[in-house]
Amino acid sequence: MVQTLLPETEGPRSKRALILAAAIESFGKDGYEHTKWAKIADEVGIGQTALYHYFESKAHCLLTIMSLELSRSLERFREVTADVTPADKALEAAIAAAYDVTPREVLQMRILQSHMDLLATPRPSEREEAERQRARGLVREIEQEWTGLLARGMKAKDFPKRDPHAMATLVLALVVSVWRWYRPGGPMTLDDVRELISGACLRLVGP
Amino acid sequence: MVQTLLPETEGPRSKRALILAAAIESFGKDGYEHTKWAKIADEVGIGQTALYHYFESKAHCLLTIMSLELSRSLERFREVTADVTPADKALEAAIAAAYDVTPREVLQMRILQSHMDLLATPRPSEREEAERQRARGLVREIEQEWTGLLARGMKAKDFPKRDPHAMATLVLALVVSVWRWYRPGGPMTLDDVRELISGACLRLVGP
DNA sequence: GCTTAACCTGAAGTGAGTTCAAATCAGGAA
DNA sequence: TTCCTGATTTGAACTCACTTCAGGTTAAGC
Repeated sequence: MVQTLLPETEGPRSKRALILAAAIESFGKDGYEHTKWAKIADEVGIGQTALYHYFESKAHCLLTIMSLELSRSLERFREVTADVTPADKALEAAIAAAYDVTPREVLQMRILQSHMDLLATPRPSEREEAERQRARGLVREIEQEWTGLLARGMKAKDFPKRDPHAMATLVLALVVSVWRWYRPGGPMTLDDVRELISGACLRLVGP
Repeated sequence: MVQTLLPETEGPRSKRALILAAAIESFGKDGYEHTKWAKIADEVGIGQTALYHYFESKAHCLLTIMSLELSRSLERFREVTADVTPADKALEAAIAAAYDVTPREVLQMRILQSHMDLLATPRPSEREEAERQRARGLVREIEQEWTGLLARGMKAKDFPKRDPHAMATLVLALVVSVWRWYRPGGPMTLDDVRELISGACLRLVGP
C-alpha cells in the first residue's frame, strides 16, 4: 500500500511515503486549495515544520504526486500496448488500462486532472521547477505514445487517415474527462466507464 | 466592450464592470491563484479595500465571472439551436456557436474550465454560496440542453439510440476540452477548432 | 442646497504557508 | 561502549495575501 510511493533512496525512518499517501487522500477528496498543509502533518503524526524536510512546499508535494501518477500511467500504457496489433485492439487495451486503477489512483488522476494548468507556468524555486519540468516531459511522452498508436493504426489502414496528433488530443481528452465526474460507488462502475469510453473513442477515430 | 458586463442595477459611477474586465484578463492569462487581488485594484485605480464594495471576496468575483460565462453560453446555445432540424444540423450549430467567441470570452471559458471543481463544495459565506448555486444550476441547464438535443436526434433517427445523457457528457467534454490548449495566435484558428470538434462529435454520436 | 446612499480609504487583523536556529535520534566507526 | 554524523524533528517567529474595521468622501436626485 505504501511501498509504491517509495521512489528513490529513502532512509528507513522516512515519512515521505506516509505524507504522500495522506496528501493524495486529502488533495483528492477535499481538494488541494481546501486542505491545510498542517492537517497532513497531523495525520502523519509530525509537526508542520517536519514536512519541509521532505518537500520544499505544499506545491512541491502536489507536483510530486502529479509526476508519480503520470509516470505510472505512461509505463502502464507502454506495457499493455507493446506489440499489440491491430491498432484498434491496442487502443482498447490502452483505454482498459486507463480505467484499471486502484481507488488511490483514481484520486491521483483527479488531482492531476484538476491541476494540469499548474504545469503551464514556471515555479519560483529550483526544486519545484525541476519537478514541473519532469511532469511536463511525461505529459509530452504520453501524448506521443497515443499519437504514435493512432499513427500506426492509420498507416496500417486500421483507422482512416487523419492528423494523428489532433486525434490523440481528442481521445486523451475523452479518456481523462471521466475523472471530473467519476466517483467510486456512483451510478457507473469503472467497467461501465471503460465500455462507454472505449466505444466512443473507436467511433471517434473510426470512419 | 464593458457594457456586456453590466448585469443588474448599477450606479453610474460603479467600477464593477471594470473590475470584472481586469479580473477576467488576469485570471485568464496569469491564473486565478497566481494573480494578486490587490493588482486588480491597482489596474482599476482604486484601493484594495474598495473591491469589497463590489465583491465579497476574490472567490466571489471568480464565481461571478463563471456564472456570467455559463449564462451567456446557455443563452447562445438556445438561440442557435431553436427550431433547427435535423438534429445533426442543430449539433453543428451548437458547436459552431461554442467557438464563435471574442478573445475575452476565450479567457472566460479558460477560467471556467480551470475552476469547475470550485462548484463541487459549499462556500463559507452566503453570497458566495448563492453565486455557486447559480453557477451549478446553469451547468445543469446546459447539460440538459445538450442531452435534449441528442435525445431529439435519437428519437428522429438522426442519431443511433444510446444513453443521451452519457453522450451529452462526452460531447460536452470534447467541446470544452479545447480551452485547455487553445491559444489565440497559436497553430489552430477557432475555425480549425470548430471543424475538428464538429467532425469528432458527429462521429461520436453517429453509427 | 441637502440628504442619502454609494463609493472609497488607511490602518489593523487573520491565517495558512514558510523560515530559522537549534535539538534529538539512530546507525556505524573507533 | 562511546563518539560522530547525517537524517529527522521541533517551537517560535516571520511573511504575505486576503480581509475587516471604523470612519471619511462623493455625487445623484429630490
